[in-house]
Amino acid sequence: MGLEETISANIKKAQNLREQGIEPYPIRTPETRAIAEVKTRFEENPLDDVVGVAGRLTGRRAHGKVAFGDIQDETGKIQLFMRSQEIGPEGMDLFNGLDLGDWVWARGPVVRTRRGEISVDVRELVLLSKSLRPFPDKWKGIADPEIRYRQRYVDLMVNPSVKQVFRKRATVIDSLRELLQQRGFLEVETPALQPLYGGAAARPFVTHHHVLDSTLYLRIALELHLKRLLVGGLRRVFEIGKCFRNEGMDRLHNPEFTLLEAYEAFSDSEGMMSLTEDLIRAAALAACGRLDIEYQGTPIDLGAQFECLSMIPTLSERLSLDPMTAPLDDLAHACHVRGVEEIPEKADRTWFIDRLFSVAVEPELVQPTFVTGHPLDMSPLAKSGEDDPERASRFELFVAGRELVNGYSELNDPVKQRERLLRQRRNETFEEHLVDEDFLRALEYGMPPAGGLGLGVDRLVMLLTDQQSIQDVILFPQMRPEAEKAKGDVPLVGIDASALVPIHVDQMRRA
RNA sequence: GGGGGCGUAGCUCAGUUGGCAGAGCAGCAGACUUUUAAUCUGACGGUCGCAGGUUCGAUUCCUGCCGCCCUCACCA
Repeated sequence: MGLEETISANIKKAQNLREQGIEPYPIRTPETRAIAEVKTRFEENPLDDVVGVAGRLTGRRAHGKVAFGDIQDETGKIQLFMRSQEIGPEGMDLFNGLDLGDWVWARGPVVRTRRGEISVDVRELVLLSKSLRPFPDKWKGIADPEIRYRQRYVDLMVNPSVKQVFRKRATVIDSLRELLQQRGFLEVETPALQPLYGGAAARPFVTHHHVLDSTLYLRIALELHLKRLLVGGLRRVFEIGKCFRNEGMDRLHNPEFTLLEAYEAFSDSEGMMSLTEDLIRAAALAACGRLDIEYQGTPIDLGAQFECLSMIPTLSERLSLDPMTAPLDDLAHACHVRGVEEIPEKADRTWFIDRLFSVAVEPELVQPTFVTGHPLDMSPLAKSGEDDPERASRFELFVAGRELVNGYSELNDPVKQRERLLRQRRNETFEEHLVDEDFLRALEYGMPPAGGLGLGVDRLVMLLTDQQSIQDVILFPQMRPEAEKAKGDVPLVGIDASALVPIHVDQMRRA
């Protein structure tokens, strides 16, 4: 039977049940216990406990007058033991008419079958929700990454490890939030829709507000609003939120991603480095229960003192030339040697340093490593360092060859800030990037000296769940829209299309 | 955007050096009173991603397109 036939056959099954007085999509679920809890309780104390459980049917083994089924809820799986003598022929018929994927509720004493499987000896069976689509292969599950990402619900129902990843994701975020709150950071929410974007160099998503008749952008970073709050007198603030960058997608980049940014008045880059270590360790302990973890087969020790490298001397040593003084031709040559094919017209010293560092040094920063002392014009929102005015008081944390955290002593001199933003603006290649005058106005009221950090939450989750693609830690990663005639899609089977009244766009808007 | 790989039944995958399209699971019909990837019997299920081209004949070869994955580029 093909897909369409299967679906219409299942719609018919549901109709038949209705005719027999069985509602295939009832409102109420009788009292239900978590499957994992039922099993552990039985193991501790195998009383003849009668329980109600609810879950999705994931397996069925029928033997005539006896049958077995597996149901699965979020906590685990338990076997249903169906006996004609207990539940009657109608009960057996109902059970045998179920499809894998159906949600059911069952009640009965918990028992152990002859083969030792903890089971519910079913005395009452209720269909909770009829599934119309065929259930994926019970043994192999879903392997096609396209289905896994586009139809995460299917991935989740058959691939148990996926659920684990997203549980850990929640644990990681909880632990970050908890630690910051313990330290007196106030969690805030700032606008995601903004008339101006800033705080990073990235191309924004652009949208339009009808009533205001104005262009709005989705934020590319949280920074500029959080700093306004420091101006307002909030001493410690943080936000965990989605940011949006209209750039390429790959295993480390999704157009929308989750950023944690935290700002602390009277702190600085060094204070933020220490906070970074604490955050990473708290998250690791919460998610993995340990600090010595493994990522893609490589042991990573988050417990040891994080190494600290100065960007320019490290690069200089690696290239055997001083990137701050060497002729640009030499830097271009170094790029070619390392397989960097294209060098843009606009490439200046900063570009070369950034690029060379990322190809020559970053991949080797496997153990947690702070990189400090970035060139100042790579860091327009950071203060310059005390020793060298051309270097920023800034750090980036790399783990497993990737940037995880970026932080600095926040620039609070409004005059310098304006200068640096204007200089930055001249370098912009894409659209006109307006300077955020309100941000500068805020600084002009006086922002206390402060440290700030930004942490890529998705990447941290990747590290702690040992996933190699950002798509594996985002429930619904961005994909190209499905074609009109989508894979596995079928027309409205079993539905009288004439009953569907078209709705006007105007009406939808009002709704 | 460049390069590489992949796309076959609802799912997981074989296969065709160009000649009637295959399996397991699921689904359908039946048998079965302790199974757990149950077993057994039977029938069904395909626009071989889409569109062109070459050919007596294309799922197979060629071109273009679509989608996914990898990689490079872009990306503070």
